[in-house]
Amino acid sequence: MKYIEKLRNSGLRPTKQRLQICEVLFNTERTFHFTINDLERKIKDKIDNKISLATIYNTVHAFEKKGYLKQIPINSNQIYFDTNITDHHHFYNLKDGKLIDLENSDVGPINIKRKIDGKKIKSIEVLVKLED
Amino acid sequence: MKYIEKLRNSGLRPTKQRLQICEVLFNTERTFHFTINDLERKIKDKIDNKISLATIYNTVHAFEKKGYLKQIPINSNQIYFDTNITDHHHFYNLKDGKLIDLENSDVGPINIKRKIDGKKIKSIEVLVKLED
DNA sequence: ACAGCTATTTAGAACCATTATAAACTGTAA
DNA sequence: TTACAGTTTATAATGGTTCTAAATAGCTGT
Repeated sequence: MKYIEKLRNSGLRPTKQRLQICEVLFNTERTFHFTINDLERKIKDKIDNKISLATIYNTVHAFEKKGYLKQIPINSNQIYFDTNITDHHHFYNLKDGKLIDLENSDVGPINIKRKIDGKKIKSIEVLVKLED
Repeated sequence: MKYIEKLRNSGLRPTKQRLQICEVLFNTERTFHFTINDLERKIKDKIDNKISLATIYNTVHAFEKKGYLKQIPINSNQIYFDTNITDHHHFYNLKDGKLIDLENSDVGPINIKRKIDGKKIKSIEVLVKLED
């Protein structure tokens, strides 16, 4: 299994549930955005056994902490995650709530002129809201 | 009262509760960020009567819809609002969860090169996460 | 292969911010 | 002042997320 080493190297035991969630999240042609609810449905569709909702939450948080997933900063009643962990931004379609990736090259370089003492920039995330 | 006309002009009846919330939100030297919980405490401190939590929610949403408040796009268990409705961005201190305004002039112009058919850009919001 | 230990999974309960409800109240226009 | 739509209110309901504690599974040393 291709994800066993990845998990072990992160200090996560490669359990059956985690490996199955890896398949759903990472064994795809394209990266994608999802909520826990979306992921729960995808898992139900793809695998025959059941994975508890608590495990899905635990795993997603573990993967996020290890840097295999990113949260998308957006106000919604649910948290949106992204399997695309490269540096990039998002369009947010206000009409239907859909997110679209904006590659870093689609956005000119962002120059933050102000500095905060003793702090360094961890990430810069741009949300571009779209309307009709 | 200075807020009566403002409310009437927006089609909102200038009720006692709304006027008092206006005082707390807008009769200040500086703009600020708040959650509903923060606002509830501020109101308790500043006025002697009680305003129902439901009214605080209703009013904040009404003001947001009218453009007197903005939500700050950030993942948190609570929604953050901003009384600064000018075009600007935010630093987000991961250590303590505090937000700091970044004036538009503190950020170089942002050039979104990609277009989405039939959509126009409503806003561009940048969140700069800070770590030690 | 087994024992023993810790990490993980699980169902269900708990939590808590937010929204819905429906009855009482209030601003406003005639 | 009346009538009506808009507001406020306490409280219940909702729903995403986290907690709990018991059962299970991966791992290490023997």
